[in-house]
Formats: sequence, structure tokens, C-alpha cells
Amino acid sequence: MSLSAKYNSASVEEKRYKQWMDNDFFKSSVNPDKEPFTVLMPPPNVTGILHMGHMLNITIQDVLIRKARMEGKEACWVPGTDHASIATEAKVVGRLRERGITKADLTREEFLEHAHEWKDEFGGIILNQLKKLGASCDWDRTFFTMEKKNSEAVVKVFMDMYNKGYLYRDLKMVNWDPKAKTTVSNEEVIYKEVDAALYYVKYKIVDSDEYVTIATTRPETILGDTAICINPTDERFQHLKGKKVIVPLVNREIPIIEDEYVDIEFGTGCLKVTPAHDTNDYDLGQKHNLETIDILNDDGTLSEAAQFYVGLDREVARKQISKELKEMEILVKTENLRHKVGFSERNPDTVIEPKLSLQWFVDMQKIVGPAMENVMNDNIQFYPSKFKNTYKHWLENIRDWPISRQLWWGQQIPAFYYGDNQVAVAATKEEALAIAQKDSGNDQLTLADLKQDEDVVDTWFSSWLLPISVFDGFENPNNEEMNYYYPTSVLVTGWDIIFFWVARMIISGYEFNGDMPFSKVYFTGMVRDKQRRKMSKQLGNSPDALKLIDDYGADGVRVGMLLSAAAGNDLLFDDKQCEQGRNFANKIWNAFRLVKGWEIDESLSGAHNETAIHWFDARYNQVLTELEDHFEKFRLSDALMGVYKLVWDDFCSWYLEMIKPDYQKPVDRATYDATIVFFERLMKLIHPFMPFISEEIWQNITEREERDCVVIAEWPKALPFDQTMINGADLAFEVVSNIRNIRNTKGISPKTAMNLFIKTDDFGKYSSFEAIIKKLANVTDIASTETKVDQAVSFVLKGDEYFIPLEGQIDVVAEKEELQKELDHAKGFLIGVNKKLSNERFVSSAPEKVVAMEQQKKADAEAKIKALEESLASL
RNA sequence: GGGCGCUUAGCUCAGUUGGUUCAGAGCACCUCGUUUACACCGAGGGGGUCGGGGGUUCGAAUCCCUCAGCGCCCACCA
Repeated sequence: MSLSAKYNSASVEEKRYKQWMDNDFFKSSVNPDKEPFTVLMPPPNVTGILHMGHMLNITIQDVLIRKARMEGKEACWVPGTDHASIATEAKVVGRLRERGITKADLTREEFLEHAHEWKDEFGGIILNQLKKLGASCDWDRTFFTMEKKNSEAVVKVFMDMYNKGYLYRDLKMVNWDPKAKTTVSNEEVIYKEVDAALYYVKYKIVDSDEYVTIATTRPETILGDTAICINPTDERFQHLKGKKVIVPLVNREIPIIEDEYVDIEFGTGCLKVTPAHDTNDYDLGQKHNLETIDILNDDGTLSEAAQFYVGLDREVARKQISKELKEMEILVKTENLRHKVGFSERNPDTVIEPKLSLQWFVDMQKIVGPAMENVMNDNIQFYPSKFKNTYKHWLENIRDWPISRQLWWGQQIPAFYYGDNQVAVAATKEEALAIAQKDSGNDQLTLADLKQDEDVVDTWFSSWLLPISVFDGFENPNNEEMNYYYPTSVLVTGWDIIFFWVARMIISGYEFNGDMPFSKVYFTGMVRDKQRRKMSKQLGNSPDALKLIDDYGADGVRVGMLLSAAAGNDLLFDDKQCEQGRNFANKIWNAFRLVKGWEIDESLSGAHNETAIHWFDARYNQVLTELEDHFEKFRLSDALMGVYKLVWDDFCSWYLEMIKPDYQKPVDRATYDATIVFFERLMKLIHPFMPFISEEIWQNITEREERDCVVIAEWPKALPFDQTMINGADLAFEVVSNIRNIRNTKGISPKTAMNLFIKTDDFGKYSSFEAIIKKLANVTDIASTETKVDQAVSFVLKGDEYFIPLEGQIDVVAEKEELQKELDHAKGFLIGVNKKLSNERFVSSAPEKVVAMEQQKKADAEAKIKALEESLASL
């Protein structure tokens, strides 16, 4: 069989993924004999496409799931997609607009038809992309947040919370997205610093020729002013108390009120109050019984109530009004002001308006208790733990959650109104009617008297239930799957949705199922570009994920993502990292090619390569031990790097070079078999990180049964390892490196054989490594020597002295210089060690181990100095 | 305005309770190499007084204080 020198990822990936699927390796069912390992995938938006954040997130989950599966756990990874109410609706509206249709022209039903059409067209594309990455989900469990099971959960929870008094409907200041024309929660508002103008406008005082000047960034809201406010302690404005002013343009008389809230230092010290369009102003309005004039329509244009500029967008109106004020000569001046303005998370160019609105809210205070406690006491562990602080801060200051959205794409609120704004909350209109009749004592009410709330719930009101709803825990509490899979094992998600999702899932887990939804949370960082900019479509700095897979292979991309992904740290994405991953795959592939090319000579008997085999076995177990520790702490990049070096350095550079037969010579059976076993063991370690190439090699390194796949192979157990062997090899490797270095500096070809003499107290310790040193450093003979060797280059390691005779090639002067340099360094080192050891306080306070170590250092240094001095003297 | 975090080699970062292996890794870089698995490679090598200053200690990248710079989150200042 002839294998290409380049690993061809494309031809392998599809074939192997199909094999796994055909054998149902990713399927999971309740199995009491096994420990469950459950992961709920943070569902990507149903119409989304794969981006770098998904790649990172999915890769990490897949690594954890695959390892757990190999460890014999019942690995269950539940995939799904989110209906993403506001985002998807925005996309659908955009598409309709392209076709010349506006949402207002459609009925709810018609609109939903378009939305479903869109979903059917684009939905699920992303799930297929995840497969390309190798995601080993139980696809039979694929959920969609708007499917029946999840919708019913939402309705059930809504009713439950309403009945418990955790939900209420109220007229409050909310964040309004004028583009999507819906309320959004605080978490959906992104504050950005922008340069704005601060307008100074004077208002005429009633029955006086005087004016009072206010400062505002939003002159258009003047039309909704219902008071001017001063600080009662402000010396400058004592004479204004009890007076009234006239609002420009609309010529409305409004009072001057007093409140401590006003900052004397800011602007003019006079504040105009617009209760309908500012949270603080609203509070002032409540406190001082002010009229509320809402001058904005839902789409952000001025309303009839504004009287002027009706129908004009507020931002355009601002400019025109400021111009008009100037013409009226009541615009005193404008200043530049840099301040923060809230934008919509989903429509990043849209400024969020504070708006007074009747909405459904969750009274969060009533349900946060266990969520706080169980994270703080580490019942639920955060990785990295620093996010506990962020979490704590948010919970401590938690606000009520506005959950109604003025959208159609989503779960419609199960509230039915009748009579004089009375409400019945129920799953169906019929049930609502019964409640309504009972509550109102009016059995004349009919279905026609009930009207269901037009709004839908916030997307997150559906996703916060997922850990329970995906296992049908609302419809059938305590069902078999809930009992087995819940709580899930680990949640892997970005820190940016810690409030949106993580915190709320924890709250709902305790509230609705009495237990945590997961025991560990691994927070991934944000994927940024080399300049630390967040990857985004607008910037065009996000690479095409599928193209990356084409270019570097899924395994290569996974390695690329993982190498720089310490938990919680943002990672700076660079193609270079994927290239490294691809190169690694290629390296593995070629090691495989080498071994596959060997001929076995069954007649070669006796001990061959025993040391090499014994050594690599020890190293393998050493690295495996470290690996388990890294996994324990979710240090996946360290874990991968450990495997990377074990394969590349220990296995390829040392082990294979040690045992490699001469050109076109056969290998003995024992060495061959040991090498195949090592390959199998290495493929197991690689598999969670690089599933495809590990499977391909697993299948081809030896004969396999149909279902004998590395994906379900048993994860190796870390065994005790021979540290003495590892130390011995380290010394031998150092000798080899020193000799190679001599070749390099002296310009001696690796093909020129040399001899090695060692001056040591214990020549026996080299016996195991003699053959290895000879082979790797191209040394013909290794001999012990009592004295120094003339006409030789020397080096010293751990008190032993090594000589390479190089007659006629020794530059005595240069050699002397080098030895002298080394000697000086050793002497300096010795002085330092002696100083430490002669310090009584050090000797008496430091632990014995540390002192002993220093003494060993001293002995080593002394031996080295002695050897160097001898060499120097004889040159 | 509150809170959190960061500053270690050219770049990205590890350094767990202060003490073998503490100054590391990967990449990049330099030199050499058309060696019979791999140039997506091999061999070798050079880079940092751990942001500045002070303190605690026998001993500090690690603990404390302080200064400087950077990043993030939360919060209604017009």
C-alpha cells in the first residue's frame, strides 16, 4: 500500500463521520450501569451560520464528551437550535422588506408562515456544519426551542410563576428598540461612548422677562417636557422657586420643581424633566406628580403628542429642532459631550429609548436565593473561578426581568384579557375562560370576550428551561431520563451570556426542579482577531469556518482553536495556529507511514530495543498522569500540548529514531508489536482532540473488527512509571545533544562517525543507553577512561566528563576560551550556593529538602569545576 | 461612580500553597542540512534584571503597600 506523504483530511473526515453515525456511537440512552456524562449544547440561532465562537465552543465540548465516552461513561451531548426570537424576526422582516412587504401588512399567521418558511430554508444548516467539525452529538435528541415540548414548558412555567406570584404585569420604564419595535431587557442594551452635543436652551419664565437655561442632549424631548427641576440648595436659583416657565415651541406652562437629585455642577444646574423618555425623569415625575407626555411612536418617530415634526425620526427631529431653537435665539450654545448611549444588542446601530410600557415582569428577588448560595459555596463550580465575582455582583443587584416582547416569532404569552383589563393565565383559551368565569363570578363570559396577549416571551425565557425541558422534565417530572441525566455534567459557554443564560438556568434549575442544572461551568473566551478586535461580520475579520476546515482539516482547526484557548481567556485567532494543527496531523500521518512501511523479520529473535520500549512506556504514563491533572482542571490547551509533545518529541524524534531499522532492513517482531501498541495508545490520547486522523490510523495500523473504533476504545489508565529510566534517558539525550552540537559548531557531518570517552565513577549506568547514543549521535565506540583524552573536545554533565577525540581539528585557543567561560560561570554559581549554605538562618529555617538540594548543587558544581580545571590545564 | 482582572522572551501565554526541575512553553527568529516517514521536515542556537518603586522574609515572578499603563463588567447623571 502506498500512502501519500501528505495527510489528506478531506477524504478521511466524511468517511469516518459516516462510520461513527452508522454504528450509532453517539447515541445515548439511560444505562444504570454507567455513570452519565451529560452536556447540553448552547443552542446556536436556528438560522445562524458557523462562526469562530461556535468552533471553539463545540470543539471544547466535543473533547470533553469524547474523552468521557472513552472512559466508559454514558456520554450524552444534546444538540439543538434556538428560535432566537428577536434576531430571527429581524431577519425575516428584512427579507420581507426586500420583497416589498412590510410586517404591518401581514396578519400574525401570515407572518409566522414566512418565518417558518425561512426557518425551514436555513434552519439546521449550522448543525450540519457542526458535524464537519466532528461534533459527536446524539443527533436523535436534536431540539428546537419552539417545538412542542419546549413551548409547553414555557407555558407551564409561566402559569406556575404567575400562580406563585413571581410574575406580574405593570406599566414601567423599559428599554425600547424602535427598530424591532419591542421591549428588550437590560442585558440586551449595549452602552457605548459616543460624541454628542449638549444643547443649552433657555425657557422663558412666566410673568417675567427673565429666562432660565437648561442643558440637554436631546432637544427633541423638549416637546414632552413637563417640568424644570432645580436643586433646592442651589443658591443661584432661589428666586425661581414656585415659578413656572414656558416650554419653547409648544408654549406649554410647566412648573419649576425642586429635587436633591439635580447635580448642581452639571450643565446649568437646571434640569428639564421629560417623564416619558428618561428613567430618572420618570422617577421625578412620579415623585412630583408630573404629567407624562409620550412624544414618540413605537418606531422612534415623533407622535401626535409632540405636535411638531410628527412622523419624523427622533434623530432627524433633533437636528431640526436645534436649528429652529437657534433661529428663535433661545439656543444659548452647544458643547461637545462624550457620554454613554444604549444601543440594541440585536440592531447595533439602533439607539434604545427608555419608554413607559405595560409589560410582564419576573420578580427575580423571589427566586434567586439558591442560585447565589450554590455558586458561592462551589456546589456549582465556575472555570475560571473569577466569574464568580461577576455572577455574584449581578445577582446581588438583580432587577426584575421584563419578559414580554412585542414580536410574533416566539412563544405567545398564555395570558387572556377580559373585562376591564382583567387577566386569566392558562394554557388554552378554554381553560382561561373557566378561570375568568370563576374569578369574575360572571358565567356569561364567552370565548369571544377573551383576548390573548399579542406578545411573545423573551427567547431566554425559553432557553433558561432547557436543562429540564430537553429531558421532558416539565411534562413528566421525575421521568427516567431526568433522574439519570439531570443535573448535566458541564456547561461550556461564552462568558458573554453569563447573565442572559447561565445565571438564569441556575435559577430555574433550583426553582423548577429543586437541583442545579449542571455542576460545572466552563467559560470560553471570545474569539478575537490578531488586533484583539472582536470577530464580527461588519468588520469582515471573521474567517470562513468551513474554508478553514477545507484548508487545514477539521483536526487541524480544532488543534488551532484549542492551543490558545485557556479557559475564560479571550483568544486571538490566527490561521497560523490551524497551520500548526495541520502540520501536527501531517507529522502523525508520516509516523504512521513509516511504521506501515516496515517489513517484519520473524527470525530476528532476542532483545531488540528493550530500553527504548521501556523508556517510552514510562514517558507515556508520565504524560498521561499529567494529562489527567490538566483535564481535571479544564486546562485543555495544556493537555493538548502535553500530547503534542509526547507524540512529536518523545515518540517521533526520540523513540522512532531509536528503533528505526536501517534503510530497507526489516524490523524484529517484538519491536514492531510494541510500536503498534504505542500507536494505539497514542491514538487514544489524541482522539478527543483530533478525532478524524486518530480514527483513520486506528483503523489502518492493524486489522480491526467492524465496530472496533477508537471513538469507543477504552481510555488508558495512568500506570506508575519508571522514573529512573526516564532520568537515565534524559542524561543519554543530553549526551546526544552535546555531541550533535559539537558537530554543528565544528562543521562535522552527521555522517562522520566519532568515538566517545567517558570519565565517570559509574560507567555501568550507561550500559542501557550505549546503543542508543551510538545510533543517534553516530558514535562508533563508547569507552570508559580514567584520565582526560588528548586532542579531544570535551563537555561535562552531572560530574561526568565526556571526550570526543578530534585529532587535528582542535582549535586550542578557542577551546580554551570556551572552557574558561564555562569555568567562570560554574565558579560564580558555586559562590552563590556557598553563600546560601553558609547563611545560618537559611540552613535553620529552610526545609531540609531545600537545604539538601543546595548541597547537591554544591557537589555538582565542585565536580564540574574540578573537571573543567583538569581539561583546561592539559590543553 | 462602583467592581473585577491584567502587565513574564519579538508574539500569544503557563507559572497552582513563596524554596529542586524557577525564569518556562508554543509560535516566530538565526545557523546548518536535497539523511532512505515527514521541508506541513530534521539538527543545533540566540532572546526576558518577570511594568516602576518600596516593604515582609534566610529566600519573592509568586505575599503586602504604592505609582504607571491597559482591558473588561456593572450603574439612570441630563
